[in-house]
Amino acid sequence: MHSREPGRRIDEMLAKLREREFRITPQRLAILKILAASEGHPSVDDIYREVKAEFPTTSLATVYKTVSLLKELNEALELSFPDGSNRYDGNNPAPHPHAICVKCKRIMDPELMNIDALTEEMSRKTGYKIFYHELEFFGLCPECQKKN
Amino acid sequence: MHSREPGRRIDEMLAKLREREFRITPQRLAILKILAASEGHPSVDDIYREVKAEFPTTSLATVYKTVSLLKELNEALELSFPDGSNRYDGNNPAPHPHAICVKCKRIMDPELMNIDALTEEMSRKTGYKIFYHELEFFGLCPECQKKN
DNA sequence: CTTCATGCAAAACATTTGCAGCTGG
DNA sequence: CCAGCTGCAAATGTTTTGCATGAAG
Repeated sequence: MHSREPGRRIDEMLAKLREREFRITPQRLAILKILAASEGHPSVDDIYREVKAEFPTTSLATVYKTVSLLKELNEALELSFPDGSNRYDGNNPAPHPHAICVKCKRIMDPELMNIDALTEEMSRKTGYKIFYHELEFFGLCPECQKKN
Repeated sequence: MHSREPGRRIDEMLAKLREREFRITPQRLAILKILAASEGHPSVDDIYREVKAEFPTTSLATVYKTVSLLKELNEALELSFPDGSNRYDGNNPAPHPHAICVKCKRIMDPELMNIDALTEEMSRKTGYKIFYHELEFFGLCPECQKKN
């Protein structure tokens, strides 16, 4: 939908790491590649399994550490699922709405209008200074609707 | 803000339990009272500590079981926090937006306009059949803004 | 070289589960 | 009575942490 070219996205991430003087290790590079390219909102464990294919000695702890580093640098977006598991979007790290299928877990990321207006309304009504938001819609995707 | 009278709210919950033929035990009643009355979006552990004051033999597992039962009956709303902890709103169990202070965790629940329109737009753009949503804004509450 | 990152295993949490015994309706 | 609920403790799943070793800059 609004995915940029993978190569460009990974360069942004690398630039941010260098700028903040974090080291570029082979493990980090492998994780960045997956996050930059993935359209599928992988979980930490998904990433772990994929990284191990390319770089077998990588540990789960390293994946966790890298993913939270990217989260802090605003280069990855964390989706916290109701079941406790988290998923990550490294392709489009700005907050954006998701539609999540409660059955097959498929996620779509369409652009919606008026989110800024909503944020402004929230800020005005509460006095909060708002930094980011999470907006998730839960339901059945078209395929799972048919199967019922 | 939009809190109903606590007695009435608890009666709604009890009616739903009876209707579905779930038993009304003292432990459940104590938990319902807390959820129906609380304005503060308590965590399971908050509820557990409060229940034990009134009914000391209650176990954590029972609180978990009761809270998930109420969630399934649509009599309690679950807020999944990014840090993994969950909080519950038994006072207003329909999905509604929250403003959450990242520093002191204070939560406000103002009414926002246009959420239905947004849901409709999401449904139209994705083909998903949408059941519920989560909308959380994260930022600094007025008090914590002053303290900085 | 020096500092930071990695990998491993253990720890820390939050939540779930199995099951014997209790109890609400 | 007896199906369903409770309490306990053990199991599970996810994320974090401490620390010795290794490698990036």
